[in-house]
Amino acid sequence: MTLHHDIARKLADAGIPLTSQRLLIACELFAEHCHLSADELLQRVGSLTPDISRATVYNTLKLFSQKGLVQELVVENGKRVYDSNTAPHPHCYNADTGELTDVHQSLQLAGPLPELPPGTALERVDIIVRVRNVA
Amino acid sequence: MTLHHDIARKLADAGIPLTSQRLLIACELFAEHCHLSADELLQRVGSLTPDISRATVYNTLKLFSQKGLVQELVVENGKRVYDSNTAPHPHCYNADTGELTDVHQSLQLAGPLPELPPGTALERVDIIVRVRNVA
DNA sequence: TTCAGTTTTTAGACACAGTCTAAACCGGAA
DNA sequence: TTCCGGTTTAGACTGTGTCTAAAAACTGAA
Ligand SMILES: [Mn+2]
Ligand SMILES: [Mn+2]
Ligand SMILES: [Zn+2]
Ligand SMILES: [Zn+2]
Repeated sequence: MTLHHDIARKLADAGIPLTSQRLLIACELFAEHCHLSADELLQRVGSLTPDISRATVYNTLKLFSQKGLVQELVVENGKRVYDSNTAPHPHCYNADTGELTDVHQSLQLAGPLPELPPGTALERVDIIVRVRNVA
Repeated sequence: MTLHHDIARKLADAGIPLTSQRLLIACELFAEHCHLSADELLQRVGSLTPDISRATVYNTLKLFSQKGLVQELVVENGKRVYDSNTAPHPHCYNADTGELTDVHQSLQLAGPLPELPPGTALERVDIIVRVRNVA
């Protein structure tokens, strides 16, 4: 109940008109901190009724990302992942399992950022701790 | 001349039998520090004679990566990039142009690494400075 | 309520990077 | 020469994401 209202307000604040599809997708994304690919999300909402089309899931995720509601991550090829936590935080990626988890300790960079190429502005700094299963 | 000999030795040291295709690909990769996708590399060697098949380019890049001769990077979806510099070093990614450059200043992490998930070992830490063109 | 104009959703075709397979090819040893 | 393992190859195939054009759902004015 309140969850739906919170999410509706969240979308409104971002200037996104509310639709039933967007509400369902947002519910899945914001119920808990998660890292979901478009197809994983599609599968989740697909088990609900009525189904939401694939195009809408992709469009909505891109829209949410552009409006700053989710963070788009790319850590392995052929899969884009959306992070419902938009605060800057490092990630841990298991190259064997593909599992992507948060690093709750804040990894700061020592020293200043490098000089950026001329004509560019900083967007963010991605830090990914890559691990492998021990043999 | 010596370049070919240097590269031949490099492959031999890594335990990779020499073939004409591997030599051509390695020449393109190791002549200068570069970040190449499989298709970019395919295009380069494709302008030579004789052509090298797409499958061989993909197989060879994966082999070189497994043997530690190049570093596989993923910063945007739908394109894997191979870095001929295997030393750990941060990168700068322009999200507007797709350009990937090296950060020559070494960005160290302040403080210790986080505790890794049980049963895993550190592979490496990727640091990517994402920038955008200013309007 | 009607109706026109706009936005959103949708199915399906499409593009593209990467993988897989099975056959051809090659080079060295017997 | 023949044999045999490793290598290369064309082409089919997969999976993720994009595009398009039409249907559907809104919106606001008449
Ligand atoms: Mn369903
Ligand atoms: Mn050619
Ligand atoms: Zn996260
Ligand atoms: Zn580099």
